[in-house]
Amino acid sequence: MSQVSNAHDGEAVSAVSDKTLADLAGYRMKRAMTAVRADLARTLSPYDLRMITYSALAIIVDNPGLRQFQLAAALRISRPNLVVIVDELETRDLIRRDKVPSDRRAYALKATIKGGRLCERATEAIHEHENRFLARLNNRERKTLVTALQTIEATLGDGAS
Amino acid sequence: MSQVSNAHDGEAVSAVSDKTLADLAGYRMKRAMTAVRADLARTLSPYDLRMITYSALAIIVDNPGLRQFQLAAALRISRPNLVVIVDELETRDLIRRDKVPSDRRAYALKATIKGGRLCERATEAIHEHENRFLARLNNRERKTLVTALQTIEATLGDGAS
DNA sequence: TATTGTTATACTCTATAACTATA
DNA sequence: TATAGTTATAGAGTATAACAATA
Repeated sequence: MSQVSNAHDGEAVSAVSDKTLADLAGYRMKRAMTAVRADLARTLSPYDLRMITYSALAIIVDNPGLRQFQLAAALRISRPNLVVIVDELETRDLIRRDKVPSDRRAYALKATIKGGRLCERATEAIHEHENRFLARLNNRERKTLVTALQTIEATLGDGAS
Repeated sequence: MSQVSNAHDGEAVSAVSDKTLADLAGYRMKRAMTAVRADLARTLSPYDLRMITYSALAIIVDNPGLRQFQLAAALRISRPNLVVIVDELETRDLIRRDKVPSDRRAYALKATIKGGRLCERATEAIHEHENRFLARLNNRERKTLVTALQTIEATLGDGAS
C-alpha cells in the first residue's frame, strides 16, 4: 500500500515505505500531532504564546482562584515546570498570583483584564487553526475524532497505575 | 459541561474546568498522545527501544538499502539527530551501515537478522498496546480515527509552505 | 509529618551552523 | 557548487531530589 519499489545493490530506495507503521493509530497520532503543533506555534506566535502558556492561561481564565498545584495537575506537568510558566504569565501582566490568607503557602491564580482579552483573541485564532486542519473532515468525522481521542485518554487513565 | 463549581474568596477551586479547551481537537490530540506515549514507552522498554528507535528500525526493515537522509525525512527529524539514533542501532547490532560503492559519501542501511527479529517482536507488543488503548472503540470508530489523523496531516502538509 | 511553591539539575527530543569527504 | 554524513551546540519540554515556609 505504501510500497513503491525497492533498492538494488548499492542503489537508494526510490520511495520510502512505512508499511509496518502506516496503519498504527499511535503512529498516525504522532505524525498528525507534529503537523498540528507546528501550525499551532505559527498561530500563537503573534500573541507571544506557546501551546503550554496558552493552555495555562485558558485554564486560569476558566478557574479564577485555582492553586498552582491544581494547574500543574490539569496541564499534566510537574509543579517545578509550572513555576516558570506562571512566572512568564505574571511578568507579562496576564495573570496575578494572589496570596491566600487562609493558607499562606499557596497562591490563588487569576487572569488580569489584559490576560482575559489576550486569551479571548488567541482562542479565536485557535478556532481558525482548528478549522484549517479539520477542513477536509465532515461533522460526523470531527465528532468521532474528538470523542475517540477522549475515550483513548480515559481508557489508558483507567487501566494503568 | 466540564464546569463543576468555583472559588469563593481565598478558596481553591473544587474541580478544575477546561471548558475553553475541552472540545478542541488539538487539545484532545495532545492529551491522548501524552497518555499513549507513556504506555508506548512501557511497552517498548523490555526491548530497550524508544518510540524513535523503534520507528527507525521498522522503516529500515521495510526499506533495506535506504540512505540516512531518506530515513531522517521519513521520520521527520533532522539529519544530525538521526546520526545518534543510527549509531545506537548499529552499536547494538540491530542494523548495518554499508558503504555504497557508487557514492562513497553515503551509507545504505540494512537491518541485521537480530534487528529484524527484535522489530518483529516489538511490533507484536505494539499491536497489543494498540488494542489496549483502542479497546473501547469499535471498528468504525477506529477506522474513522486513523483516516481522520491521516487527512489532518495531509491537509496541513498541502496548505503551508 | 505532609503540603505548596521553589531551586537546582538532568534527560529527551528537536533544531541550526559549520565541518569533512565526496560528487 | 551541492550533497551525505558528522560534530558541536542550543533550546524546548519534561522529570526528580531536596529545600523553605507553612499546615
